[in-house]
Parts: sequence; structure tokens; C-alpha cells
Amino acid sequence: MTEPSRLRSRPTMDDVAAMAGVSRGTVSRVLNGGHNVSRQALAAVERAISKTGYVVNQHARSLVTQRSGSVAFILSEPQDKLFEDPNFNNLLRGCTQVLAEHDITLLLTMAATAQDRQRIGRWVTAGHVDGALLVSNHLGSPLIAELRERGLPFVVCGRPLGQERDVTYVASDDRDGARQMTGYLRSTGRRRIAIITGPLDTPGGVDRLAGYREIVGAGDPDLVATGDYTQASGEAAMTRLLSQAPDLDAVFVCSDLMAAGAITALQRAGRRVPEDVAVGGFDDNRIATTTTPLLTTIRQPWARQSAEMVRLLLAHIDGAEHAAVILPTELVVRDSA
Amino acid sequence: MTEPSRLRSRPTMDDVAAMAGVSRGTVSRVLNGGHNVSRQALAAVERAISKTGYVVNQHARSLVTQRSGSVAFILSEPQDKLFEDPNFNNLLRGCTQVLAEHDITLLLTMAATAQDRQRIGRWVTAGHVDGALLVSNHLGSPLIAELRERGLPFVVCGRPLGQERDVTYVASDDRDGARQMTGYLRSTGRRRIAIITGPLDTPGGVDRLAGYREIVGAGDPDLVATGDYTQASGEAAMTRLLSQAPDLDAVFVCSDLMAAGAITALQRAGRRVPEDVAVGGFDDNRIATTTTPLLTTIRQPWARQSAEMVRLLLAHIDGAEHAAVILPTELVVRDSA
DNA sequence: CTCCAAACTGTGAGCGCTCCCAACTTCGTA
DNA sequence: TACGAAGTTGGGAGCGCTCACAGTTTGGAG
Repeated sequence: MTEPSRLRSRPTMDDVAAMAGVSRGTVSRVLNGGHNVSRQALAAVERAISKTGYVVNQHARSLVTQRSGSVAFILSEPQDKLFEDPNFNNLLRGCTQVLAEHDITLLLTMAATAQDRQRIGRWVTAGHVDGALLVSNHLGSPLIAELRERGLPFVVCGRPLGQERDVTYVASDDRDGARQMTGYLRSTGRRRIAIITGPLDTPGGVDRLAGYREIVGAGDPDLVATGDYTQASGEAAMTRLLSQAPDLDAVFVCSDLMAAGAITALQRAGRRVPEDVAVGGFDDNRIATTTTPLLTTIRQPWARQSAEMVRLLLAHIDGAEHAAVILPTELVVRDSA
Repeated sequence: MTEPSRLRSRPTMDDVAAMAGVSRGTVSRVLNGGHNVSRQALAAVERAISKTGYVVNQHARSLVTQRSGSVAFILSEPQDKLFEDPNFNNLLRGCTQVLAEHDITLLLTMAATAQDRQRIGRWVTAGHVDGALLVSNHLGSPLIAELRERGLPFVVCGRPLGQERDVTYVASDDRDGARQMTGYLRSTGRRRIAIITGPLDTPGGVDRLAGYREIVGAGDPDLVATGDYTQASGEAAMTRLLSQAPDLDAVFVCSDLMAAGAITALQRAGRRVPEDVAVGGFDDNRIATTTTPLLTTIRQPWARQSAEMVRLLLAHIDGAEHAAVILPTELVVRDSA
């Protein structure tokens, strides 16, 4: 039997203190900013730290500070979608970066099943994280209630349908974005404007549909199809629309990824984009500039979104009240409409 | 000033013990399997736990057990690639699942920059995790040396080029897979077989190229191009090959994602697949069944790969010796070759 | 009825750290 | 010369838990 490596016990503050010829207290002060420590004590401690290879024991520290120095990024979405959708990418990158500036680590966890959710609920409450960023919550997601009950600070990305009261969230103005796009399509002379929505139990699903309806009115049900934000679903939905309403001359697709799929379907059906059918997307992520033609879309401010989420979370951890932030969206005109 | 929620102190074991009318020790026993606890004590404690909403404080527990109950999944790859590549998805899902069976949480962290790596190095050593799964390591990745020095158990996914000694890793048999595919292409009568390799500082890059060369010999340098596993790079590499060697009649593309790009490039150049040019991929992930034509490829055993990685990591945490596991690959014939 | 093993329970020590307070230096100034 | 302020230092208490060990109860065998 070899000695398990984790038992080869790491140096503690006392070891460092002894080597530096100072007390534990002084070492602690050095570790926490070095205030009120003399020049030579500081130097001695730093030398001892690098000689011993000392690293603070986070569990001991957290036990007393009641802070872990990490926050969770909780995704409640089947993994496939996560990995296909560039928006998550943008959001994750943004949050990681902003948090790193505060020296806080972001931990990504996935809650695909009810069992996962339970494990994560216990996990976050056990003190592993100081707060959580909740992404991709469908209507009635039990995670919100669970976290609230457990008293963990959290911020939701997107409007938490039916649970807006007393939760902090950051959303982009989906409804207005949809209005802008639909209005733009109409302003270019299109009259049979279809829509491919996201899942109707997500804010991006219902709010963008609502914005669209504000412009076109109740409209023709044959002009409405629903996807699940994946490229394949966009393609399928477009095919469906084409058979339901062959005379459509524009389509507002509620995500760029689905729009890419829709363009594929249109072209396969022999329709020219934008001559025969104008296509508008939503998101303005990487994929919008790789389609042929380039996608006219609504820009979501991902960087601001991440920054706001982190800001609100940190504020919330420090005891701030609940807040909701709605970020403006912007029409980006390219070639597809 | 409101009271920060984290200070609204959670119930402790003593609270539970008091309510249940037992001692701290008995509560601890219940929490850790419930052995040697009388029926009524167990019931009383469980009632008290649910009434108080008690959740163990992981920091306190870890401080004494020296175990955190989580392991890190460390990705050293720019994020874009991560999110584009379905292989990571497969691997991540597999590992999460197997670890969950052991009630261990998987934490995903990304080490894109040198600064990230440093932060992660400190982070893992601070005791946040009991071990690490290292994914996508390029030649000379400093993370391996760093983790080894810090004494953290870890398992590498794929052969760690130049650092095979004393590190535990799980790889699939890249070389043999490449031999199988190249041999198959040749067996169907193809004579000008090109290759699009992965980056040559990764095991998948060099080993698959080596396998290819075992079959075709040193070959024509015009038949070799290198990509970075992204779809776009596959498309670009194929375009390059087509101009260097217009007479090629087959191409072995070292990842399915790149193969999808290559097919696009070929079709745009007016070559029929597989009639004019046969295309072989590598990975057999989701994308292989969405291309037209369906992709002939080499199956990597992702589920076994994840299971083996977790098994070895847990063993290593428990003090086992270093080990290397090579998993067999398998040819899957579909329509593209 | 006695005794011993087995089952169960309580308690103190201690994991490695931060925080606080008391004590001890220096100085500059009255 | 004396004295307070500011800077610096050491060390005790305690965060919430597990673990070892000692003590208590129970019950079956002798």
C-alpha cells in the first residue's frame, strides 16, 4: 500500500510562521493583503511561503469566513442544446471573465434531470458556492423555488416566467427586439410574415411572439411554428411553414441558430433569400455572419448581460435587495432581409 | 443595511442534535450511513433534519476528512472550440454520470490562458477538489507538470505527448483507427488518399497521421493538410488539398466535424461524395449522421473512455499507482466511403 | 442471577484558518 | 521628559464537523 498522496499533508500556516520566525497572525495578515505588517516580516513570510510551497486551505478559511470564493453557473437544459448554442458560450465566457476580476471562480454545473437538480440543491447549500447564476429556465422551473428556500443568493438569466416576484434577473428586451424585427420586415414591404418561435415555456419564446403579434396582429395561425432553438428544429419548422403557407414572403426566426436551419430549408425548397423570402434572426452571434446570405438579426448585448448578472449577484451576496434589469436590443441589418 | 443572507446562519449539527434529543455524534453517524444507531434515534434525527432544513457544512466536513467530494474537469482549450466539438459533450456527460453514481460532483473549469491556468492551479491545490480530469492537452502543456508538482491526483484524456511517464491517462487507439480507415479506403480501390490531420501538437494529430502513413507510406506531401478540429478548418483544409492535388480520390479527415466541413468544400468544388472522392471521418459523433452523405468514420468509445477515466481517477485518489489504458476503435461504414 | 459481548451513545480533541484584543514598539509632540 | 497615536505583533477563541474512545445499555448464555 502506498501512502495516498492527499495524506502527505501539506504545509500549514504554522509551518510557514515557524520558518519565517513570526506568528500565525502575521502570516494570515500577509495572506490577506499584507496590511499592518512590517517590511521584513512581509519579506520573511513570502520567502517561507515559496520555500514551503504553502497554499491556503480553502476549507479552513471558508469555515470561518463563511465564503467560498466561487459561484455556480447552473444550466438547466439538456446538454446537447447547451453545446450547440453559441449564446451559452458568450454568456459563460463573459461571466467567467468578470468574476475573475473579482478573483472568484465560476463553476459550471448541469441540471438536466430532476435528480441532478436535487444533488445540485444540496451541493450549493452545503457551502460550495456563495451564489448562483441560473441559465435557461423554463416555466415553473423548480430550481428557483428551491434556491430561494435555501437562502442562496442567485441571479436568473432571462425573465423567470411566472416567478418574477422577489427574484433578481437580467433579461434583454425580447419583446421590443421582436417588434423591431417584425416592424422592419413590414417596412420593407413584406406582407405575409411568418414566425418561428422558441419553446413557449421560455421567456424568449413567449415574449418574442408577443412582440411579433403587436405588429402583425393576431394573424394567421398557419404563419406560426415553434422550434427549440436548435438548428435542426429551425429547419423542420421552416419546412412546416412552407407547406402551411406557401405564399409567405418573410419569416422572423427567434434565434440565429434556428434561422440558419430555416435558410437551409428555404434554399432547398428553391426559395431565394431574401428575394423570395426575407429572413430575420435573433441573437446576433457567430453564426449570423457565417450564413449565406449574412443574417439580418437582433443583437443581444451578451457582454452587458454577463456583466450585469455578475454585478447583481455580488451585490445580492452582500445583502442587496432584489432587482430586475432589462437590457435594450438592437436591429442589425445585413443581407437576409 | 439588510442582514446579508449568508449570515442568517444555517442550522448546525448541534441544533439538530438538540432538537432530536441526541448528541452531535449520533447526528454525525446518521449523516454518514446510519450505522450503529438505534431505530428511534435515527428517526428522531431524520425528523429534526427535515424540520430544521439542515444541510451539512461541507467546509467543516472537508476540513477534517481532507476530502471535498468533487473533482475538476479541466479544459485547456479556447472556449469556442469546446463548444463546437461534440466530443467534449460526450466526455463531459459520461464523466458527470459516472461520478454522480459515486455521489461526486464534477466541476468544469476552463484554462484558456496562462493566467487561467495559474488561478486553477492555486484553486485545485487549495482543496476545492480531490482530483482532476484533464482534457485536450497539447504538447508540453504545463498543467500536467503543475498538477503533478502540487500532488493532486489526475487523469489525462488522450496520450500526453512527451509526458507519458508517471501520468495516468486513457486514450483510444488513434493509430489503429487511422490504420483501419486508411486501409479501408485503399481496399475500396482508392489510390490517391489525402489526409486532413488535427493539430500536430495533439496526440490525435500525430498518432492518426502515423497510422495513415503506416498504410500509404511516406507519400505525397501535397496530400497532407492540417486543421484544428473545427468545421471551418476542415473546409479550408479540403480546399487547399483540392488545389494541391486535384486528382485525389479519397480523404481521411481526422475528425467528424472537420469531415463535415470537407464535404461542404468538396461539393462546392463539384466533386461527388463518394463517387469522385471518398471521405472518411474519425469520432463517430452526432454530426456523422447528419451529413449528406452519411459519414463513414471510426468510432471512439466515449462511454468507456469516461468510465475508465473516472475509475482510474478514483483509484488514484485512493493511492493507486499510475496506469495507462488504451481503448480500441472501430470502423463504422456508412455512405461517404 | 451474573457476566460478557455487542449495540449504542456522549464527549473531547482537533482539522487550519480568521478575527479580535491585548501588548509592545516607535515616534512626534506637548 | 513624558505621553498619546499609530504601527506592529502574538495568541486565544471558535468556525462546524469527524473520529476515537470511553461509558452506558441490552440481552443472551452460563
